[in-house]
Amino acid sequence: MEHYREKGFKLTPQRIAIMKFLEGNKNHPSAEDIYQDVRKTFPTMSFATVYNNLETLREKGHISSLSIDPERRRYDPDTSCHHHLICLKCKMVVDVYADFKVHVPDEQKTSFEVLGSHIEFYGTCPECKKEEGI
Amino acid sequence: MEHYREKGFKLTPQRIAIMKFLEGNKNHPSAEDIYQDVRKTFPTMSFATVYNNLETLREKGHISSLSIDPERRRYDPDTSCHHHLICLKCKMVVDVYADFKVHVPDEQKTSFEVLGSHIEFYGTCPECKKEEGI
DNA sequence: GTTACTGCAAAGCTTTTGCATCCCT
DNA sequence: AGGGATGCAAAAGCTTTGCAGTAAC
Repeated sequence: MEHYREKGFKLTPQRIAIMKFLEGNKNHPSAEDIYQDVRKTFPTMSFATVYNNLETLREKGHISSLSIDPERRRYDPDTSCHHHLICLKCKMVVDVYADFKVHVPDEQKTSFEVLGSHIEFYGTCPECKKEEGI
Repeated sequence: MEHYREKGFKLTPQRIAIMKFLEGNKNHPSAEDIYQDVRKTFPTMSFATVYNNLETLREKGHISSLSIDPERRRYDPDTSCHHHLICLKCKMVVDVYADFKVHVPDEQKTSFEVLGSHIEFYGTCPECKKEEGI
């Protein structure tokens, strides 16, 4: 945690709590999820603080924000290259680690500078599939 | 247009205007874009009507909704399998037609039923790249 | 002492909903 | 005639912003 120390970046207790919650978190939480958890320790925590911190952490490259869930933004502390699989029913998101060799056709690439890519798989998770059978 | 006729689906002038605007549209418009255009012909048009129609058209499989732009939902009349390239600056979206062979690793596939996938490429469009040089 | 952060409230946007009226079929 | 669609207003979410007070550095 200490290695996050840098100029113009203060390690406030609230920020540390948010970073601790995110660290290694595989649930791709929303701002609400983060707020609800950190509020247990900091009852005065506000959404403004959550959003401010998420934006700051994203700017610094410590987390990335996902638009895979159309209903709300999700956050991912894993900034390494990977993809996502979302359940269309419960919106659960799981990581997909695989180095897919995808690239846009050359004629588009020449005019449009491609900086990256992300694959979203969608379907039905095990729990929701079980419910379907009922 | 007439071939959209079916039971429980009325061809109102407003709906036809929305469908005409979308037909062959490659701009991946938002509800606002659609509203602003159709309002020229139907000054009484409301957002409720736009959203109602988009949802109905989506249910019937005539259009698809995209979550590639984190700021607002975009709509695409092209429901064939293709992918998208978005400009991080101006949020312009262009189609990428290519049949990428991507699939989740088998161990995930067995528990999670994968129904489809979508690739989003992101980068800088020609216009925005030009501005960068200034 | 500076500078950045917190927390509250208010506002901003996008999208949804309730409901009376309307009109396509 | 009947059932879906329209349009208005209000509400509901999610996210951002302004600002005064506070705390990290």
